[in-house]
Amino acid sequence: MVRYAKEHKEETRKRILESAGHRFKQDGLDGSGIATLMSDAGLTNGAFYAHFKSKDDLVAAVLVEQQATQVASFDQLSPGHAGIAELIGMYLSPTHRDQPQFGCPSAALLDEVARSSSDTRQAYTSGASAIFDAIALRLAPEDPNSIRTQAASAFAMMIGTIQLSRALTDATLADALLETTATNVLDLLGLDPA
Amino acid sequence: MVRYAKEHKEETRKRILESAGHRFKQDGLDGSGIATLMSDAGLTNGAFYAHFKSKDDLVAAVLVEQQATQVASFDQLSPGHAGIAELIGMYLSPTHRDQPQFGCPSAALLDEVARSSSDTRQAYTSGASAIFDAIALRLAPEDPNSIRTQAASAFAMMIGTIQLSRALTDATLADALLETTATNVLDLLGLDPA
DNA sequence: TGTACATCAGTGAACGCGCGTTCACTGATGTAC
DNA sequence: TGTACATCAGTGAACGCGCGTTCACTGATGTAC
Repeated sequence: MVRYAKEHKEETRKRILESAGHRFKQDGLDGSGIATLMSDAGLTNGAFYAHFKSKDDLVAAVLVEQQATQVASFDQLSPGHAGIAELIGMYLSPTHRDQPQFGCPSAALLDEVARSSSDTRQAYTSGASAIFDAIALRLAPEDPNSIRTQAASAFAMMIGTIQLSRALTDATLADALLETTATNVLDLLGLDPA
Repeated sequence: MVRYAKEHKEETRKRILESAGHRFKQDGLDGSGIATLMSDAGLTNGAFYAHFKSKDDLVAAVLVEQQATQVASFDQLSPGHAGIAELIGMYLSPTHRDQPQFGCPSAALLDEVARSSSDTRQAYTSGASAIFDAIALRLAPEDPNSIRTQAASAFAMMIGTIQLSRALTDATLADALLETTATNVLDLLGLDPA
């Protein structure tokens, strides 16, 4: 009855989500067309609608996938507070700034997300919540809710800093900005700049 | 010899810059077409190229104009540190968040600016520098350069916070985020949350 | 083992539309005499 | 004062192109017997 392995289509969908994530973060949501997105995944434009209802549907799915990947990557960090300091250092690094296609979807796309459909913003919000929770859990394992908004604020600060550092053509200022915000965020969260 | 008052064309250009500022901040750079931008200014598409070399040229000019307006608006604030506290309160207000078309161009467009041409990013950078300088001059009138990067960092934090607050569909969290970052930025700059 | 068949992921051409840009033209303007 | 004229800001149709989306079709797959 099953003509194809049941994983086949799901794997293709995952492949589209992955490559679309890179493309969106590099060229923007409006800047990435369906034909290009499908070509990135080794497919042609027509196959798109077998996997997604619309481009907006893809955007929402990509954001969820990207944010889930971010949350999962927290497991690679050192345990406890030290891991958060590592996260801040990596997030606010020149490497992250200079490679948006491999980086944080919020840093690359947040103002476009803010102009997106309600469905897309809702998908983004649940992914963002998971990120805030993951940060809060490390900062205050005994009472994460108390510090959730602080986690969101620290995340917002880092997003704005990467965006500004990417936009500035003054490399010296752009680099200094990353370091200054790193110090500031560590300070705000009560972490030693170890 | 002069058939039209010499101010006429310049006034039209200013009008285009103003309305394009609103439109860009509302619909994004990619999301705003030439025909719409000109119609907003009460003109037709063909007249565009009498005023600007290209859409990218308009974008750069709009960013410069918008940032100059921001710097000029600092004169409305109370003198000294108190004015900076006012600025932070207004910037991180629900009103600003909910009216992007009248608000900060960086909050509305920064990730699109980061993907724009080198010319546009250069124009953006000089406008941003003027903003950092204006903030630094109020924070440390005797030695503004010492605190310029701190000013840039605080500005980046506020940009990221507005963007995140605009994207989140959880209104309670979005509001709490604004207040938390306001407290944090006041704290970092050594200002009393008066 | 070999053939006919149902399935369905993916193809590729086509749809109407809006994009950024170009350009021949219009018509109001103020000047010249 | 009246008419011919040069100027030029703005018009609006057209250009090729890429957009998001639709759809009739292809062809590889694994099943049935």
